[in-house]
This record gives sequence, structure tokens and C-alpha cells, in this order.
Amino acid sequence: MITIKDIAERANVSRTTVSRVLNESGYVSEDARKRVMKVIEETGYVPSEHAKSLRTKKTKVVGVILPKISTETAARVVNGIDDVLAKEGYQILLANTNLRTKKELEYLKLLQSRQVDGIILMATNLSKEILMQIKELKVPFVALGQDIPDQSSVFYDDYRAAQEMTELFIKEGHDRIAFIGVDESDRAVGYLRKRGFLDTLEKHGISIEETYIETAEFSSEAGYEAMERILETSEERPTGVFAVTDRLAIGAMKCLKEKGIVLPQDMKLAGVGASELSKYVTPALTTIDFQYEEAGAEAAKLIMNKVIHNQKTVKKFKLNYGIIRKDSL
Amino acid sequence: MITIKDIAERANVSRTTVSRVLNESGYVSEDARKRVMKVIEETGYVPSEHAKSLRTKKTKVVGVILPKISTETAARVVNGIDDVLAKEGYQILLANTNLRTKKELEYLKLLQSRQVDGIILMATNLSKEILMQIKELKVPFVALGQDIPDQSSVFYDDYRAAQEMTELFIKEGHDRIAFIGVDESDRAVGYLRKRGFLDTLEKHGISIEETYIETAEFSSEAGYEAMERILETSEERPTGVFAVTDRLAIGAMKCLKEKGIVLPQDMKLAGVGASELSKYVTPALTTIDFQYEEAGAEAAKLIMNKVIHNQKTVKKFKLNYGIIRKDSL
DNA sequence: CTGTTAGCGCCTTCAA
DNA sequence: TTGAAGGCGCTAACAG
Repeated sequence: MITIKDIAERANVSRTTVSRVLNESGYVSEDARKRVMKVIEETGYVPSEHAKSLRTKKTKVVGVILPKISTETAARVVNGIDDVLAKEGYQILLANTNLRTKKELEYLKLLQSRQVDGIILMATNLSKEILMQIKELKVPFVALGQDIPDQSSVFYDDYRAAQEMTELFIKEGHDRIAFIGVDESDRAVGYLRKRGFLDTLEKHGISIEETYIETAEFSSEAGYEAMERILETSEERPTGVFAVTDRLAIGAMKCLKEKGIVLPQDMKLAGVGASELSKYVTPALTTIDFQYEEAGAEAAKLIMNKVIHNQKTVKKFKLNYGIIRKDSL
Repeated sequence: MITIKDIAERANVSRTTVSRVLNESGYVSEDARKRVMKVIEETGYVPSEHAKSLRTKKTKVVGVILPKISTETAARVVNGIDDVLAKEGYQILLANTNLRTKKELEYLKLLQSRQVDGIILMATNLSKEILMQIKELKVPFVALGQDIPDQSSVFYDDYRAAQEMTELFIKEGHDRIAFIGVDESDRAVGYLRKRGFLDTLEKHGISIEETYIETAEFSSEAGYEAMERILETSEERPTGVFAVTDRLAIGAMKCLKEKGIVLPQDMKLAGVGASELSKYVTPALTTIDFQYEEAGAEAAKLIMNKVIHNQKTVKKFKLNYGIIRKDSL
């Protein structure tokens, strides 16, 4: 491996001088600079970031922990993060937990040992353990998707969004509205969206039919099955279905179609996420746009502020959302 | 920052001993080991990977260069890569070029300077420059999606897949088949798929109508517009459309629907990629499944073989594909 | 403007 | 079974 020392020798200067031209710091004569540059060109020398990091304690790398890389949401968020980081010359070190919560802990440690300059956690379930770990973190940290107490967080207004969507159903004259949610250990998606839904029904004096409320995993298949259960167990068929993600909604839609229930005539349907899918299914899906790229970008900006400008204060960023009204509701 | 030295002092041993228990190498008395472990626990010490890398020249990080993170294809490939790497304790350092070819060069350099143990490049356009850079790379390298001469590559059988799909159109009695492709500088998607299509037509003695052949960017909007152009410029309307990606096909489908052309009665349509989208549009899209996760996994396995077992030979891996027959063709 | 020197935190001989 | 010493490649005082 070719090092700064080799360059120095070949260019007849000291390592310091080489370092200076490399980092454009301090005075270097045009002459020396040229010689150094020439040797660098010739040799194809690339300075070692590790050695550099060891001295400077900076890596220009941000760790991103996420529950699953191959979902549209995650991909869009990462995209938003990368946009901002790349501009500052930072890179992403991926840590994919594949939905295994235990991995979150591991990665939190691993990323520290890799001396990442900051960590963004796309949080799902927030166990006590995780919260503890985060608190003890020495690295700048930003939570994404959940509001973590005492930590800078970028999150969606899950509660109000769900509320507003539910209002829409009611305004359209529905009072038999089914709900397909996810486990409440996911506070944002599971708990808050459900609360928004239930509270709104209550507010309007609509009684809650238990058979209308189903819980599923994060997949369209699960959405399909949840829809099936709702149809089977309900005495009176609901006239609308609110699913907490587009995938679930799409699964439900498939089920409805197969049962010969025509959308949007016989049944209204809405999801959350403004996924690509939602635009292209028939009928197009009414959904909530949480602007995932922007979420990623905001989280990245927060991290950059901490990393570059050493900003210490805890910032909360609640993102806007918009209801995208399409044919399904 | 707490270092191995601190641990050594607190545990009343030398740094060497601490290092030994950390790496489970060499002899350490149970007694010493316990003391060290205890101090590590108490202090929450995490060894610096940088310092380690500096000595060992290993980072347990693989750089992945890709053209765009927020596409389903990329996400699925990355997922496949991560699956394999994670098992070996390796992580992904992301390098997203956002379709800017120049960035590929930059990142190739950057990743080297970060001493990644290997590089996987999801290649698109293969300029001379890139090829040169790759040749001079000192790090294990695998190309994904394109077959790069003299380099280990995992790629799809684009030509034959396009051929087979075209055969399917012909077998179904079509001889007025339109084609929506992408720029040929993308050898796999742009050039090979087009050649597969054209050669097959020729083989069957079907003359090629110039107005049936369109080129677009990688987006559904572009697919829409390409479809529009085909309909406008063609004297006789085609009876089938083959688009080289599902996105393009979906865009075309939207256009057709808006013009009141009914699928699949009035027009057949096929795409490539077996995207989520393809399953849920109506009619469901006939498409080619290239198994992107597997592609990523294979690439990762190749890299791991090189990195861990120091395997030097150039390996080529042409992936299987399957035609997924749905309602659109 | 340039070079000398001293580490950053870790692993790895080598010797005890 | 343990420790001392040296060095990985780089930057940052400090002197010239």
C-alpha cells in the first residue's frame, strides 16, 4: 500500500507538506505543491481515511439504522437522507435490522465503534433498553418516525392524520368504518393512528364495532387476510375501510375485488403513505402523504447541524402531511 | 474517549492482555479475563474500528455503488446484498450516484480511501474511464447488472429474456409490436433488451416499424409520453407494447387507459422487473422476474469469497429469469 | 514556506 | 500466561 510517506519521499518533501497540499491547509509553495500533485497522480495514491479519522476523530460517515431496506418508505427516507448528506460530503453506513429489534441495540454499538459522526434511527418499537442505550450515546443522534423523549426527533403527525382521514369518511356519510392497523408496540403507526381513528369515531358518537377492528403485519398479504376476517366476522358489512399503510390497503383491495365487492361504489378505502402503488391501482387509492424524502432530509439536516455546527439542543420536527384524494374514497 | 489503555489501567493488566480478551486470541488467565470484562462492562468501552483497521487492513465494510436508492430494483438488490453480508458481520457503505455517472468515479476513489474490503457496483453506463478505474482497483470488486469484461460480474440474461418475451407476443399472434426502451448507453437494459426484441422480430420476418420504437428515461411519466408518441406517430396502431421496465409499462398503461384503449382486449402490454406494482395494477402486468434479491445475494457471496477466502479468479454469474404471465398479455 | 516530532488506538511480534 | 515496544498512516503543534 502506498502511503503519504512514499509520496513525500518521491516528491522530495516532508509528509507534512504532502498533508498540507492534500488538505489545502497552511502554506505550500507552488513548486512543492506541483511536485506533490504530480507524484500523487502518477501513483494513484489515495489517503487512508482510517488513519485520518484516528487523528481527527471525524469520519464523514453517518450511520442509518432502519427496520427494512426493501420497503418504499425506507428507500424514500434513505434517499432524502442521502441527498442532504452527500452535499456535505458525508456517506451513509447502512444498518438494516430486518425487523429484529435486538439488532437495533447491536447496531447502535457497532456504529459507535465505527466512530460514525452521527446516527439516524428509523425507529419502530421503542423498548426501555433501546431508550437507555440512546440516552448513553455519545454520538449525535436523531430519531426518525417516532418522537423519542429528550432526543431530537423527526416524526409524522400520525394522530392528526388518522383523525383527518377518519373525519373524511364520516363527512362522506359513513358510520360503519373498518380499521386495519398494526401492533401497538409501534407507537406511531400502531398506536397513534389507531387512537386518531377511534377518538374521532367517539367524538362523533359513532359506536365502535369490535369486528371492524383488525390488526395485521406490514404486508399486503396480511392486509388481505385482515380484510377477509372483517368481512367474515361482521354482522353488517362496513361501508369503508381505513388501513394504516398503503400496502395493507392494497391487500384489502385485492380481497374486496375477489369477493366481488366493487370499489368505490360498494366500499370506500383509504391508506397511508402515498406510495407509488397507491397511484396506479384501480381505483386509485386515497391516502396520506407523509413526504418521506423530506423526513429523511430533515433528519439529515438535524444531524448535520449537530455534527458540523456542534449544535447541542434537542429539536423536534413534526412534519406536515397531506391527504391525497383519489377515487377510492 | 475511553480507550484500550484506560481499560488496561483499570483492570491492572497491559493493553496487550485487554486486546487478547477482546479478540479471544492467545492465552489469558480466567482471572485477568474477568477483571477486564468487568471494567469493559462498567465503562461501556467500545473498541475503535479505525485503529483496528489501521493495523489489520480490514474494515468489515463493503461499499455499494448504486444509481438510485429509491427504486424498487435497487432496494431489493441492496436487501439481497445485506442479507449475505450481515451474516458475515459485514456492513454496507452506501454510495448513491443519483444517476450521475461522474459520481461513480468519485465514489470508486472514496470507497478505496475508506479502505472498504470490497466494492459492489450496480453498473449502468460503462464509460471507458470507469472501466479503467475498475481495472486499477486494488480492492475486490464485483459488478452487478452488467457483465464487465475481466471482472467478476452478476448479471441478468437481458438479451434472452427480451427475446422470449417477444416470442410470446408473436406466439399470441401479434406482429405489430411497439417497444419502449431506454438509452443504449445502458448496455443491459438499453442495448441488450432492444437487440433481443429486434432480433426476434427479424427472425420471424416481421418488419420493424420505426414509429413503434421509442426511447424514454426511467420513469412512468416517460413511459406515458413514449406511449403517446407511439400512438400519435403510427399509421396503424400496434396491438402490443413491450416496455423494458415495469415502470415504463405502467406509464404506458396509464396513457392507454386515458385514451380509452382497453387492456388487454385492445392492446397487450408487458414489462420487465416483476415489481410490486406489476401485481396490483389492473390488468396485472405480464413481466419478467429477474429476482433482484438473489442477484444482490450472489454478488455479495462473490465479494465475500474474495474478501474472506482471498479468491482471485474472475467469476461470471448469469442469473435465471422467469416470465410471469398475468392478464396484460 | 517547510520539516521535526509526537501521538491518535490498536494489534503483533518478541521476550520474559 | 503476560508485557514492552514498535508501528499502521495520518495530522497538528512547534520550530525553524
